[in-house]
Amino acid sequence: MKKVPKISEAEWQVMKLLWKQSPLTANDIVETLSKETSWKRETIRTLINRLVGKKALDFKKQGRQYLYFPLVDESECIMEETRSFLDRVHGGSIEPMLAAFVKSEKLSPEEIARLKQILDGRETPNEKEKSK
Amino acid sequence: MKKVPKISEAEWQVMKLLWKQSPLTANDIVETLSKETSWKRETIRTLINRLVGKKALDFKKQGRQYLYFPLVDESECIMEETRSFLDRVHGGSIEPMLAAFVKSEKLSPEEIARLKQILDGRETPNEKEKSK
DNA sequence: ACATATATGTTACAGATGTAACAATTGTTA
DNA sequence: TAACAATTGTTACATCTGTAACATATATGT
Repeated sequence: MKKVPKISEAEWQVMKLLWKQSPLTANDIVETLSKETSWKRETIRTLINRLVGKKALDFKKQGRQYLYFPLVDESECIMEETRSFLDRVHGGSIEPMLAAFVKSEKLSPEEIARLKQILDGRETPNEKEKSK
Repeated sequence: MKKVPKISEAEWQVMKLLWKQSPLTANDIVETLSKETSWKRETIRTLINRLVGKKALDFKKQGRQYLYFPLVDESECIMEETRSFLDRVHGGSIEPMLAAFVKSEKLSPEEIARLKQILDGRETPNEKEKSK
């Protein structure tokens, strides 16, 4: 199993974007993230470069520009983070996590229902009209 | 609402211990964590001191020794981490988190059942014979 | 009272992170 | 082709983290 690199908090936002759609130019990334964050263009470029250094991203040249794309799998990274999170905060088990969450955030009956469906292995069938 | 300080991965282990029982002397903490980790005594003391610096812990002198105890609430810290984790990894919502978890870790029917109970607000009544 | 053991305090140091500025290269336009 | 604009590359720097070593103060036994 390929070890996924450790992705920092800020870097996650870059990865999230690239996982949603790729490849993207640095400018695409800067433009999108500028709306969601207060990061300067150069900051975002640093994040991109670090991710390339970590082999989380790679790029191919397209003329003067670079097209960036993920090298690591989103699900894998998510599970890695999830494991680390559960170990650190909830003693490694998901139960206390869910219990804490249910207690502190008031979930609506609909949410509860969807979560139960997920537990049953039935993928949540929302996405009513898949917009695209 | 009191802002809880940011607790690092390693520091969490110290906090977990103090939340379980406190106050404890530095030595108590060192002794316990030495069993669970490979940290040197001095490393553990550094963690303790940093937590004091962050106002996550405080201590009262007891003769030559210090008795450490938490200043921040466990539930609050847990929710803080949980929020940060969900935001970073799962777009802020718990559903994809649970879905990813269910998919990747094979949960036993018993676990599923307990999770559902949790969702229903019924605290999981395990702890059969509290081994103490 | 002094040596010793034990507790706490101070300092270190490399790598990761957040947050950028400044420099170099190259395509484009007048 | 010279100047400019757009892209990428290099360097910076303060904090935070992981991981300790070394120094100092103090209780205790003799």
